[in-house]
Amino acid sequence: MSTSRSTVKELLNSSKQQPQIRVCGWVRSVRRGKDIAFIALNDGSCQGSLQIVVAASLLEAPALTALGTGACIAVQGNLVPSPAAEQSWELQADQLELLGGVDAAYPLQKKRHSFEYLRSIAHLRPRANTFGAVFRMRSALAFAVHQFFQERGFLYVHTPIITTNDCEGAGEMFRVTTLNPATPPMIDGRIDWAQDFFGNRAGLTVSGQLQGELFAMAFADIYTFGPTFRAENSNTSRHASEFWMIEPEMAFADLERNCEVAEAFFRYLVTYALEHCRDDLAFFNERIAPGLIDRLEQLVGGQFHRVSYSEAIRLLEQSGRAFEFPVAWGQDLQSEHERYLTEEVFAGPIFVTDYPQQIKAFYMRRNDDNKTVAAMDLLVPRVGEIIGGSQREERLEVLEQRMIAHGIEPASLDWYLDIRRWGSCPHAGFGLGFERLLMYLTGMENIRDVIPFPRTPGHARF
RNA sequence: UCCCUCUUAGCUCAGUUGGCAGAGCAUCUGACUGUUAAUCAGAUUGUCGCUGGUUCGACCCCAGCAGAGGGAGCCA
Repeated sequence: MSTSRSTVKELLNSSKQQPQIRVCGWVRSVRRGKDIAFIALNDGSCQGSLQIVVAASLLEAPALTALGTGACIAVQGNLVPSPAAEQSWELQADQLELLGGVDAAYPLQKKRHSFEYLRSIAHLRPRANTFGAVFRMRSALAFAVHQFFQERGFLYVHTPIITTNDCEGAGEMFRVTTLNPATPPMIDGRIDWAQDFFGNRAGLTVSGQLQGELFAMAFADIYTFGPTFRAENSNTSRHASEFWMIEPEMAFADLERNCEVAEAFFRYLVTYALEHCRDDLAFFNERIAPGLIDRLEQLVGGQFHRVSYSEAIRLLEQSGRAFEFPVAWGQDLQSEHERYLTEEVFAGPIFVTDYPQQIKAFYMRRNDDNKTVAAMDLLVPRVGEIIGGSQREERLEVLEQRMIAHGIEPASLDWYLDIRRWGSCPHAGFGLGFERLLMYLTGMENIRDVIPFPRTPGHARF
């Protein structure tokens, strides 16, 4: 048998007959007739499967008894036009080799499984149609993220995974230590972190933003794209303990510029998906989220609305709606409020800007009203908050005041303050949750189903 | 962490106002000259989540525990 391999995608898109083609993949279904059998073969290269046509007698070999749904095979034969309506090409096989057989215990069947069940077999679920589509789109969109920023001259910076900042204000950190948990060194009745590996309390990053700002003060436009860790005990369909985040940071940019870039970025990613992931989107549109493609096309052609936090509060107060949580200026917007705004009032993506300073992080730039900060959240229907960002406080004295007001010791972030001390400038940035983007693009409703091997409280198997 | 719901065959799910445990799919056997998650006929498949309680009798009612899902908070 030949050693070169054609992919199913190449063959399904072939423009001509091809003799003696070799193709390898996993069996989706076997349909046996008296004289002839059909095998649907998928190799992950695309949504579709290649129809293998094989003489029934060829399958009767003893070595092929374990050929069923899930088996891995290599096939050689001629690619010819298919006489049937469902596909234009099929492979007339003359050699078939079983690389890895299956037995009756194979958990994936040629039928629909629940996502909950598939999560319990996360090592096998990439072979399911839905997850093939999810992870092909995840790969494509990761590439699109880099392409957007590289086309615009942004520098890709790898910010650290391990950090000793204990005050980023973005959530609980996972502790990183080499101390023996049974007998840690003690000082004054508390653990002596000075004796730990890094000479300080260390943890996994909850955001690359602070280091991103440092690089923006040298390269002007930068972005990060990497894993992020939150040790929050969050049990929702849109939170994970380990997720991927994209965080651009731009010198010489204000909140307005920040929103412009965020909007262009989001539009670019949706457009990229529509142009490059057509087959997988068609699958989601048909099987997972009817109307998905229409919604994505409307978003690309439609408007991103802007509304200040204060205006949002007014809209909510005037809505006449009985919300579970009361609406009051100074209180953070609840999920039900955000959903009402993005799904009903504007029926599309909206930026909510200029939040009260007491409900936002210390590094967000204080507005001239001395009450609000130059923050922005991008809310989208069905997913909610997908981007959060702000113009950063570039004034040293104001930043120190805000840190103290937030209970953060300025000396603990002296390096962060230094860039305000020397050569400071206005700058802004935001964070996009990559998985939330994928949820929006695919219509998948649980973040655990757009991450290859999800980590959530109590779950780090696989 | 809080609130609600769920847990029955390998998978998806019915079910009994407390009285012999059910279907479809999968699997196996057979039929079928080109199928499309093929179709048709037959067969196999159970710790009814776990522990205890009530009862002549519990899959069903009660309590505790475990796991899962949805919602909330935190946020991306």
